[in-house]
Amino acid sequence: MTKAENTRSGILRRAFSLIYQKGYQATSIDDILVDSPVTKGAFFYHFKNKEEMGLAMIQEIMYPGMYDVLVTPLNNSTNPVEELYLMMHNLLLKSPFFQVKYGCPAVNLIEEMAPLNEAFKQALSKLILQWQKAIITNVNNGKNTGSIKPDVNAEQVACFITAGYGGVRNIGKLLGTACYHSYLHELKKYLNQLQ
Amino acid sequence: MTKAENTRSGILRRAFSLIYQKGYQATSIDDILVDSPVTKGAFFYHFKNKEEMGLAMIQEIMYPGMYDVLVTPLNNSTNPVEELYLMMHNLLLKSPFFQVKYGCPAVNLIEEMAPLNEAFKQALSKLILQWQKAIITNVNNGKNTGSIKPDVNAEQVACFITAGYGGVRNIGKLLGTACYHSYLHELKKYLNQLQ
DNA sequence: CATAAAAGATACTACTTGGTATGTTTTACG
DNA sequence: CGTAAAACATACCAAGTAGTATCTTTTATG
Repeated sequence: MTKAENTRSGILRRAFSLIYQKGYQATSIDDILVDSPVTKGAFFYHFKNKEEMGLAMIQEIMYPGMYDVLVTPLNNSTNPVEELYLMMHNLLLKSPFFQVKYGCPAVNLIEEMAPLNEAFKQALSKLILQWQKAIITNVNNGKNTGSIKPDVNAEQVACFITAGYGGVRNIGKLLGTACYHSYLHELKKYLNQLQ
Repeated sequence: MTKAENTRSGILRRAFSLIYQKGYQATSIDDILVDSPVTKGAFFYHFKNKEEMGLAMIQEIMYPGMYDVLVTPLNNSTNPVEELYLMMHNLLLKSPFFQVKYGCPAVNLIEEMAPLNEAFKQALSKLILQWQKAIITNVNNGKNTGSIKPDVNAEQVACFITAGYGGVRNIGKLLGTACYHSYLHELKKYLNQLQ
């Protein structure tokens, strides 16, 4: 990685961390640059404006991160229902970067920016559609191998699961990890009923 | 209602509408007052600062609204499972004020403010705990009358349902009403499994 | 009506924000 | 090495922000 690439990705990583904790609009460019070797000149050399930086952050930080944690594990699974539960379990309880009080970076950004900015909305849509697609494939695998009932609608299941995730990240901000465990418990019941 | 009470609640109602669409931090006091007969002097006569106005908005606008739509209908119900589904159905599809692209005011505010402001977090916790309490009572009614299985954990169910709601409001911002219907379909399956 | 307090209006300030203008340094490459 | 472009640094600005100081009007009450 060249020095220039390094400053660019440094900006994005730091922006990601701050935006995760404070929100996109509440995180100023100065916030991103303070206590950092990078200056405003470098920032605006690499990004036309704050919006382009935000979109780059989604594509270069959030999208790959999501793909590794959510899509890859689902693709090569033997037991679909078990794998879906594990995905959620690991996502909620085993992601070292995530903090309960700050929720999920993607959910936060959707909540804040989807209604305000069409470009953000498009970029974030791709993100969760990719996740839903992986779940759909997984469910259809289960239907093909007979471990999931044939009348199950994979698209609806994917929507239900991704929605539940976003919601529990939201409530977790208020009630802490306890509701993660409640959610997982009921999710298991829901998933079993698909079998 | 006296004239003063009217200006006060006028500020709160207008703040609620704008904050619903733009977020709390992105809504300036000037935004709230522009195209309105109320001036800044009146605003700061009625509220010590923006934070107190926001807290008053939660208590005087959001809390009563939530109570009417979510708690009251659940309290006097004959068929708990059916009532829970109807609550969600009406909430998602029959609330005239809500718009898919803007989600739910309470969910939005939790997402944005819970990690940033302890007073907001407390006020919003009361809000959703009240809702969860109503669901718990409802489920326990069902357990007592035999329409819900005795091994069902009411607290967990409440958590699961409220989480699902918040999440589908989030995803709805990206994917529109289609996912509301998907969610409702799967929610019904989940609820039936409690019987 | 008188008057004190409540309610509201106006003008201002200190500070933050995204962005720019203009400079200097570093790097790639013939 | 020389030089042009890439990469970065510094100083600044116009717009917007929450909040204040100070004044005027309205309202309730004896």
